[in-house]
Amino acid sequence: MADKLVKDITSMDEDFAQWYTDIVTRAELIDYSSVKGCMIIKPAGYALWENIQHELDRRFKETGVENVYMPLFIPESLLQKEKDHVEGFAPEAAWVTMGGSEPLTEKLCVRPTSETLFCDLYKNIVHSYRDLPKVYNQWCSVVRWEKTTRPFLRSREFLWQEGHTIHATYEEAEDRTVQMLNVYADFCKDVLAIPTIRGRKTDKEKFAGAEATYTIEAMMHDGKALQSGTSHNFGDGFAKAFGIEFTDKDNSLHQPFQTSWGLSTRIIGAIIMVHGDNDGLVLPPKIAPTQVVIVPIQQAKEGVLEKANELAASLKSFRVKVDDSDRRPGFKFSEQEMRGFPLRLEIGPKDIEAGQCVAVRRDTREKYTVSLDEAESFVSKMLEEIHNDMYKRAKEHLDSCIYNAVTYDEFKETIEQKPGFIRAMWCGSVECEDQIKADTTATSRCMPFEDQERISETCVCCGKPAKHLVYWGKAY
RNA sequence: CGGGGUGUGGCUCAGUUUGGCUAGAGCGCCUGGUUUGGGACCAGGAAGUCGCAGGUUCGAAUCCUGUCACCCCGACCA
Repeated sequence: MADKLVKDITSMDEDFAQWYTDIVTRAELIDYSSVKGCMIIKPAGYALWENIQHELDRRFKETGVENVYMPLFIPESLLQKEKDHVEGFAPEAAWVTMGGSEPLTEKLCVRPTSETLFCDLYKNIVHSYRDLPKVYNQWCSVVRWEKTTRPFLRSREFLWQEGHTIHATYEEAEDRTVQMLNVYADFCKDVLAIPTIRGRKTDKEKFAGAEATYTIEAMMHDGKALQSGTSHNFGDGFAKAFGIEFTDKDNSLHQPFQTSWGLSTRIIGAIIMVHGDNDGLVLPPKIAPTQVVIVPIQQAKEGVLEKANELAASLKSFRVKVDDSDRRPGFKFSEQEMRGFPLRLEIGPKDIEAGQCVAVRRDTREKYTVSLDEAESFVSKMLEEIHNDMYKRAKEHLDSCIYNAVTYDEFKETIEQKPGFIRAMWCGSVECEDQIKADTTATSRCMPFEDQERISETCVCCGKPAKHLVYWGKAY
């Protein structure tokens, strides 16, 4: 292994969990706060989230989504209307019981998700087929009182968006559910350079109250899965529980159909664990807060800083920063690499004389000599190339860590020895899922949309006739 | 919630076994100077109620009791 350029960061092969924590804090994405599980998102981390928001929000609106904002509190009585839903969320609900010094007559749940609030709204505003569909989304934070917490991956308060839609027909709701899952998958590929596997969750893993949950599963560098976005089809279950009805064209009453879909700051954990290396973060160019950092060499010399600033000005169409801090170049290089800036341009007296600069890409550390006249087109091409190469490497890693298992022995041996996903047939029973989890700690990740081939006729666990191909794996 | 571990300047830790004098080191930070193409060097400086609360003792970072927080493993986590 090459020498680590950055001390202070634990090697990922040595201790992946510690590596993750080191990166998150050293790259100044977050700080821990005085409340366990609640993180302070610092400028470098929040800028990432803002860029994610911009990109996703634009894509949402292209499909007709409108943004709203719902209250932070859910009255207990409202939360309890859908039985599966309340059972799913009760263990991690946080409650407000006092207003000032007076106990509240009804305690208020700090939203863990807002299905019930949207249902309450839709009950009031949906009466006619003319009122449908409603395609709403909100950007907010939610609270889930987790016992084990980790920055971005599982925090007690986290930022996300939650879309909630309501439709006249089941087909329309189903289309929307799949459509939004595809928005997530495309976003991960085209913006974050993260390949994902799209599929359907088993009943055991699906959302509390949903008829079907669709997911995109990404693979981290250590072979573990991260559920990176979900989309739920509720059928008319919530509508029935909340008494939402509309009059259709034929003058008869119907229950409408609903969906919800969400993507959270957890995705930042995926960016770190898919692309990062032993020197720190590697940010996908499209969401990197700084895409190009310019390092003046011998900046005290006449004309160097001016030239660096000129170069920055010629690259206005990108997010550019000139690092004119009072540090030595070597320090800046390491620091910037740790922070994951995709491209670095070095410019010093020798370069200025030759009318050029030196470019170094973060992902491969390859160096290029670039004429100052062509800097803009070079940067444009290079950022594109970095994105493509990052996706390609992540895809190769994903593909190379997927195994098939036909027998249970094969399955157990693979899980134990090879990090990654296992494709195996499943009978459809929760007993087998529980058994597999108990034996291996692996869980069903999804029943994939793409490659539902029958690799055998029997369930990998119980040997009964198989119904589905399932991706299994250890997950965050 | 069960098992294990750790709490000492901003960070990483030494010191605790066997109580004792003014609590140390490295990194970081600040000032001045020399430097600057892969984490510079010299000189000086600031910064700690030893997690918290009781107790034992002439004397506690060190021993005892309680408590809190964090980390790891498990359980749990749509």
